[in-house]
Amino acid sequence: MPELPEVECTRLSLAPLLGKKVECVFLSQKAPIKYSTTHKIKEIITGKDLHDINRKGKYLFFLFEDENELILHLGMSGKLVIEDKSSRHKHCHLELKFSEHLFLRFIDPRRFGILSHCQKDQWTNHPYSKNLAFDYLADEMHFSHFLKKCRRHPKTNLKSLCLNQSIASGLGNIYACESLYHAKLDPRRLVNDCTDLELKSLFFAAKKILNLGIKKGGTTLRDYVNGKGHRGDMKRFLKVYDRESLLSLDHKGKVEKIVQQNRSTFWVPTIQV
DNA sequence: GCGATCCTGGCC
DNA sequence: GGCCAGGATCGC
Repeated sequence: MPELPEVECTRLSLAPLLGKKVECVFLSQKAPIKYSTTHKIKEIITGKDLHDINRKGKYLFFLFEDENELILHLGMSGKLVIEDKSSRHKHCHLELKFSEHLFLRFIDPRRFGILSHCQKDQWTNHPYSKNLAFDYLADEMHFSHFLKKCRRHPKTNLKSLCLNQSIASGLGNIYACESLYHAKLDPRRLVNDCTDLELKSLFFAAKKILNLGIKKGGTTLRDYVNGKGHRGDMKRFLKVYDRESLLSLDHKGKVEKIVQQNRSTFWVPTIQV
C-alpha cells in the first residue's frame, strides 16, 4: 500500500507522540516480526520516552531513549493510527500505550509489514539496510549517484528500475507509473537504451511527484489514512494510475495497462516513448 | 532478471 | 469461486 508520501505523511502525523513515554506494549501472536523477537521489542520500548521518528524510503524508525530503534515497514496493507481509547481491531499487531491515554496502533491485515529493531547507528549492519538505497528526497541522493547506480543495471526495464529500492527508494507502483508518465518514458525501455538525460528526467520527475504526493497528504485508493485518521488527497491528481482505457487526467492521450513483473503498469504509449 | 510466494479482504 | 491489490524477498 503505502509508498514514500504515505509513509512520510504518517510520520508527520505522529508528532503528538514525541517526548511521551510508553507505558505498555502489546504485540499480537501473529505480529510480523523479523530479525527480532517479541521479548526484545518489548524490552527496548516499555517505559521509554519516544525521542524521534525518522524515515528512510518506506521504512520508519522510532527512536527511544537509550538509543534503541523500532523499525517498522507498512508493507501492503499496514497503517499506524493514534487513538485515545481502548479499541479492538481484528488485525492490530502492535499497540503502544503512551501516557495521557494515547494509543499508537499498527493495523496490518495482510501482514506484509515488518517490525524489527536495531541500536541507533547500527542500521547499516541490519539485514534490511543492505537492499535499501537513499530515497529520492534524501539530502544524500544526488543525480550523479542515481545515474551511477542505474548504469549497474543495464538490462533492467525502467518500471523495474523505479521499483528497485536498492537503486533509489521510495517509489511504489502508483508513483512509479506517475513518474514515468511525467518523464515521458516508455516503462518497457531498458536502462541500457536510455541516455543520461532521459534518466535525469526520470530522477527529477520522481522527486517532483513524491513531493506533490506529500503535499497532498498521500494517495488514498481505499484504505490509507495517516495517524490522525485523515485520508490523502493525491488520488485526484494522478494522471495515469488506475485509468485504463481512459484519457490521462491532463487529456494528453489514452491510458493503457500492461503487466510487468506481475504488476500493473499504467501508461500512455502516444506520449511515453 | 524473472516468477513464485508470503497474507487477507474486496469486488466481479 | 477467482482475481486483484499500494511491497519485498527468495529461489532459479
